[in-house]
Amino acid sequence: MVSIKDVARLAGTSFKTVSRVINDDPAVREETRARVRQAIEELGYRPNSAARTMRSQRSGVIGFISDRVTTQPHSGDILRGAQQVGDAHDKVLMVVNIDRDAGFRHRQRALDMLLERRVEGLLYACDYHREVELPKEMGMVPSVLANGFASGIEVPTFLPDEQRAAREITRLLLAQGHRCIAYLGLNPRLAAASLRQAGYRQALEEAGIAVDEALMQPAEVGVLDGDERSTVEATIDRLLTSSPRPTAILCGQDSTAMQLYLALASRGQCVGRDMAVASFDDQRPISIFLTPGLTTMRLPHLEMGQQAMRCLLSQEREGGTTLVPFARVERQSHLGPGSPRRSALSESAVGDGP
Amino acid sequence: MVSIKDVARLAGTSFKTVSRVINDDPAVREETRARVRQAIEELGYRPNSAARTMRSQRSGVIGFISDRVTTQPHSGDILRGAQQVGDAHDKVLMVVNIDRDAGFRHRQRALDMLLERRVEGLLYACDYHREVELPKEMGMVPSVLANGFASGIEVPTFLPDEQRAAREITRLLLAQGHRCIAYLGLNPRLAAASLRQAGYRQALEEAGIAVDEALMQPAEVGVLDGDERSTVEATIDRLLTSSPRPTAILCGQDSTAMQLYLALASRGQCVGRDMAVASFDDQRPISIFLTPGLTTMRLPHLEMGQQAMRCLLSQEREGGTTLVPFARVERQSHLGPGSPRRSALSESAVGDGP
DNA sequence: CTGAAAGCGCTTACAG
DNA sequence: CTGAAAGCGCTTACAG
Repeated sequence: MVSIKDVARLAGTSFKTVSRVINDDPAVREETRARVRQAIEELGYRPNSAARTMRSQRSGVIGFISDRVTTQPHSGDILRGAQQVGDAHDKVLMVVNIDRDAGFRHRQRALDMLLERRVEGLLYACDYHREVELPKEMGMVPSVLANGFASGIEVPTFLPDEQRAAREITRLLLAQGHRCIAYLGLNPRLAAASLRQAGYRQALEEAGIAVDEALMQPAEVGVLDGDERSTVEATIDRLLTSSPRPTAILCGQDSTAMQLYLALASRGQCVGRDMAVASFDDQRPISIFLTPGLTTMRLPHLEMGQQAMRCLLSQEREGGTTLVPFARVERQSHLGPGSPRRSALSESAVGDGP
Repeated sequence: MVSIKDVARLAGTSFKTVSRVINDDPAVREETRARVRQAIEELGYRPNSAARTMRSQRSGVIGFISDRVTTQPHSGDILRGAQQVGDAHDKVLMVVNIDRDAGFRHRQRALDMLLERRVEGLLYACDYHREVELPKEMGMVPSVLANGFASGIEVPTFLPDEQRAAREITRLLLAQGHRCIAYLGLNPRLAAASLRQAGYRQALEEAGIAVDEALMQPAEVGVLDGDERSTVEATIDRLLTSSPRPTAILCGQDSTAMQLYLALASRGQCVGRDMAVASFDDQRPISIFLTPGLTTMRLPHLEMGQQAMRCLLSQEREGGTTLVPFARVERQSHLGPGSPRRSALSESAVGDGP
């Protein structure tokens, strides 16, 4: 491999001057600089980052601890967001998987490796909103947590603002003129379940509408466990025959909405005409390929990744939990019986938030 | 930071002996080893990988170049697979994004960084099966390509075996007794489109069934372009009224199957009873949450990642293209009118392949 | 089985 | 504006 000394020899300077050029030190004559640049080009020289790291004591590496973020669709966007911000700060990500089923040995080795690489920070990312047990190593270097919450170590935490999202989407349905809105909830084991339900309740109460417990149907099964089936089929008939009959149904997640479309279709009902439907997550391709397109609250994976990384790289990493807003994605499904063809709230997305 | 010398001092040996212990050199007396181990423990010493890299000239880092693999659902499994194999070989992945919309400067900087880190190899992974233009840097270190094919540089390439998958799933439908099987194709711009269609044709021909062009419906639009809609609604009626009427429909991908379920339901037809359906990709949660569960060929993302990485780390990296088999995932949708309740081909998955 | 010397490729701190 | 010296924390190659 060609080193700084080879470049110096060719450029006819000391190797220290080459170092200055590499590091954009202004204290080099323009002519010298040009000669060095040319020599670098000619030799195809590339600085050795291991040497720089050793001498400068800064690795430029951030450890990204992935708890299944590449498995769960879309949560990989946390990585994307972190990467975007890292790039802008000349930091690179070293990614390791710490899956719950990966075994303790594996987990420990991955962390050891990160620390031996002298990472300047650690970002722990979860596949979905849930409680996690953070590795003790996160107490040893600057650390942040995205899409999960921890009880042991205290680190800045970035979570999707479930309740606000639920309130917003419910208000959208209310603004369409719906007064009787059912809610097909999530598996109660999920952290998002109670928060989304709370937002739904809140919006109804603010609108002066009494919450009808009969319209809050039992949570589905099977979100976490592979092949189990959910219960839309079992509850849809109860909903359609209840009185007053709901004109809109809010689903806890897009896959539930998909099942609902199907259940309605097989009963001769058409979403967006006979029944308004809205949901959470914006899981593509479901939300796009459903007809009509599904109106849903997009999970802010990208934004959580960006904000967590920004926090990690900033000097004053203040602790506490930051709730990151969802983006509202309006397609056609929220239009329903007797509602105007256009939304009263006309902005189509919330944006990136604070 | 505590160094090898601090450990040596505490253990009462030379720092060279500490180095031996770290590297599991057998030529150390057991008692000495124990003393050193204890000192390491006490001081919380961790070897500095930058120093090791510099002296040994081996970084232990593999560069993972991601072309949107975290965006497209499930293709992130390529990363997972690569990571599993890397872990087993004590290699760590440095992940960079080279998205097509990320700009040349960005792309170049990411590659520079990887080379400055002295990566021992490069793995380029695509979000979906397509042609890519490989960065020239991939000619400078050992490199492999997963889920895409390149024309410029020649590197070992790992691709999903689309045609074989199509042949297999079509044969499954034939084994169910179906003689009239329609095919709802992919967007012809996709590399998988013609390969899957060829496999479908091949299986029919092998079964002595003439391919009815009318049953190969126009490819859908919208696979690549966000909000465009596909054409299932436009073609389904033609299919249902054609004579002979198909008893099974093979879909180019799971999202098409989802639309088909919906179109059939709204026409009073029930998948798995009135019509058999099968598909490709195994995109969760679609394939799981559809009722009945979707029988589909799972894309071998994980396996491509594993095999590409294995190839990269092996000594004799023979070139050429390796076709990685899909896994057959049998659920209930392929059962159809008049078919036996159990598959004639009874193995439920193909396995990991060669 | 153990150790003293040299050096990997840079940056730091100091001189000129 | 430029350079000579020292040293980051290890491993390599050689001795004993």
